[in-house]
Amino acid sequence: MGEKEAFRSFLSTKGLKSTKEREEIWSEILATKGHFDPEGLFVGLKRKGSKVSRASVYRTIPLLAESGLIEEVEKTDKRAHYERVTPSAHHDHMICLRCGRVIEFYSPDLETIQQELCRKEQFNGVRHTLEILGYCGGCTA
Amino acid sequence: MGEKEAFRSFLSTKGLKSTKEREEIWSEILATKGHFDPEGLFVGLKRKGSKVSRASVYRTIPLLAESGLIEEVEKTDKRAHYERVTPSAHHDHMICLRCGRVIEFYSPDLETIQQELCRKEQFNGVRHTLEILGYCGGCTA
DNA sequence: TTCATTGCAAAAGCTTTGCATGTGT
DNA sequence: ACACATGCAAAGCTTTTGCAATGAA
Repeated sequence: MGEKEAFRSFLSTKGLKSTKEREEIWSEILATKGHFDPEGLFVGLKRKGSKVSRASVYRTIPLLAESGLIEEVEKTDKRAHYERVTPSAHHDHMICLRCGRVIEFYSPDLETIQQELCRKEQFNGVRHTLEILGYCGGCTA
Repeated sequence: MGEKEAFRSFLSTKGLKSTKEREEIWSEILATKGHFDPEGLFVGLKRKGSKVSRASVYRTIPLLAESGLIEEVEKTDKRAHYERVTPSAHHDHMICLRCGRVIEFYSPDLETIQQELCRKEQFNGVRHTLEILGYCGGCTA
């Protein structure tokens, strides 16, 4: 199932409607690589001539998050940041404190250990966020 | 060196002043267990008869963060959350999506693997945050 | 037709800041 | 004395919301 339909299907399941605005917002996200934030989406859409309002952007994001298609990544900054979820490619982040560069990585071992830890705490984990903060190669040199 | 002096020392090193307000705020944090947020600190101090202003609380927190005595933990909520840093007791969090309960845990294996990953990416990690979101025992049952 | 959705603008909520006053060093 | 710090209130920003109009099903 395409990503486009995935959202439509989610909406219809919840008895919600598929609208031009929601489609545009989701498309804008799909066309964005990496992280995004509400204001960025809004500006991007405006630039493309879209007439969506900030309110719709802010109202659509929670829906996408609820559907699992996007996920909140970090809030180090003032505004919330999200990224698209690609189930087969879960990854964590290393964030450079100097240049802001984000390195994505994935480690099966990390996942396994976490599952064990959850079991030990009788915690039913559904997702996680791991951010390693430090300095990237270029900024260390 | 006591935690109290640690902050004073940091301030003096930076050419900043040790004031009654800063002492009160840092003490309030030391007296708090677990996470805290700006508003909570302010209310707590007020209740104790302190005359610090919100502005001072907001101005002191970045200093403590810069000194490494506290660290930002999560911003899932609307307000920023922090926690005191106790170097010898680093830990990560499992956060219940239903009741908000926070389980702190620590895994040496997790730390080790992260170090390896950093080396592989030529990343000089200084700290990390791992949050596992899901449902705690009570909320799963 | 019906009820969700939209845009707008106002409201909210958290955090920051300008300024006059106060205070460590 | 000289910077730096404080409190207050105003300003800033991001996000949310009430309401009348609009639109999908």
